[in-house]
Amino acid sequence: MGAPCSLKFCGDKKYYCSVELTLQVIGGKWKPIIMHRLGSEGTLRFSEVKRSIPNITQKMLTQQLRELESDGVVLREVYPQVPPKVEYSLTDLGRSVMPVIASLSEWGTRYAQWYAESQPDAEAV
Amino acid sequence: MGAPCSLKFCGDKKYYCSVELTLQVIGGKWKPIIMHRLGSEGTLRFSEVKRSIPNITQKMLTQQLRELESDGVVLREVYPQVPPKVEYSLTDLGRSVMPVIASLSEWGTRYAQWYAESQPDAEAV
DNA sequence: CCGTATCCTTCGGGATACTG
DNA sequence: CAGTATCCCGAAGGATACGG
Repeated sequence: MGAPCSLKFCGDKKYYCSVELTLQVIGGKWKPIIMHRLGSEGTLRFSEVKRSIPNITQKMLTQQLRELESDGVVLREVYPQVPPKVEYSLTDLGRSVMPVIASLSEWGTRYAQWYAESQPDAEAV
Repeated sequence: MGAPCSLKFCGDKKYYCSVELTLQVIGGKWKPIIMHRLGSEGTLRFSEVKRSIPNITQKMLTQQLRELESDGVVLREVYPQVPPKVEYSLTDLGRSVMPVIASLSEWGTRYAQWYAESQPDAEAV
């Protein structure tokens, strides 16, 4: 099972919990979605990722991709040409998170079903 | 694997991603830790949970426990006596999240090791 | 013992405009 | 095409004090 709250260090920040550390890398509103896209599509250009995620702004996508890159889970390849071309893909480490994201996804689906059953008055769509 | 981004409803809030929904329930700074405590210890009084989690404030613990309760993963039992006694434990649904938290924890541990190896200059403690 | 109530700070996220 | 640069807002988290 692993100790969820042993002391870890990463950069100059202290993490007292491995779960917190994981969530720091793959948590937030966009990172799981981005990683799922790259995990299922393989390699994508910036604009392709953007198009595949409606609602995300250019700023957030750039920001999140850079963080994922500096955390070692995403590879960023720049082609020095004009117009610019930048491709993103998962690293080996990045691919190793996919099962974790899958388990988060599965439980969310189960939870939504449980919720719908236990709150039968909340049916409106 | 499950579709990570199908449309879900929960209360009056819309979730376009099951991962986001899961993180809404068990994410944040304290919830995974709280659930791990209850998962491994069984039933605990408020003060016991608090004592087992250094640094958490009474306000945050109360708040997070109430949210976990209203999300159906934690059971809260009040004993009408003085001084007050309140016990917390996981529900069946709550126990079903434990593997998810475990997988988050495991990956965090692996990541910390990977990080230490790839950044051999960041050793200071 | 188990909370509430206030007030305050920080940070994730976003709208919009501009650039090589 | 693939970004920066600003400015802004709301939510998460926290310190402190008080209450049944």
